[in-house]
Amino acid sequence: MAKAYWLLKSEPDVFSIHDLEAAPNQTTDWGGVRNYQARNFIRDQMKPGDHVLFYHSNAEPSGVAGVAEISSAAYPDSTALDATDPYFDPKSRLEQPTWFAIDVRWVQTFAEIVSLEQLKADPALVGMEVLRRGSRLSVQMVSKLHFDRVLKMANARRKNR
DNA sequence: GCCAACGTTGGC
DNA sequence: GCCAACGTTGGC
Repeated sequence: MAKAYWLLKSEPDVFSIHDLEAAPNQTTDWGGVRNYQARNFIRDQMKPGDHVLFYHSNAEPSGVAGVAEISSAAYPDSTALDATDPYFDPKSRLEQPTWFAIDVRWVQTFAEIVSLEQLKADPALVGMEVLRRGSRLSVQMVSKLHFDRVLKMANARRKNR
């Protein structure tokens, strides 16, 4: 089956693309997602090998910071099951978990952030979810066209320097 | 720090 | 089932 393309948001003050690159096995468990639409993406649609745009939100500048890939199937989010965890959700049970996590592995850190401003300015990216006003979903589906375009923007900037 | 845009909660 | 209140996200 064809690989799918995603955008994952993270606040770099909390967890950045550099943190992912420096993590053991350059991999982290992507947990703590508490939105049903995002949960459904994680649980039902993400597959190992799927491509990920790693997006820095609440950042200076905000934008796509690099590329990662999904490296596991979905599994119950342990942070929801641990009563001492800030993401604990008493409604979630191990036998019937409400929330799911997935492993994300680092692939590439862009030489420079492809900023939200640049993304907005590119006519080829019209319709991209992250550019929608009020778009708050932390897990978003991205078209292959848009994914490739962002990669191209990141590489073009490098060559032009 | 402001505030628009949401998603969730809870009273009814 | 409606919807106002509230909390959160995230750009600016």
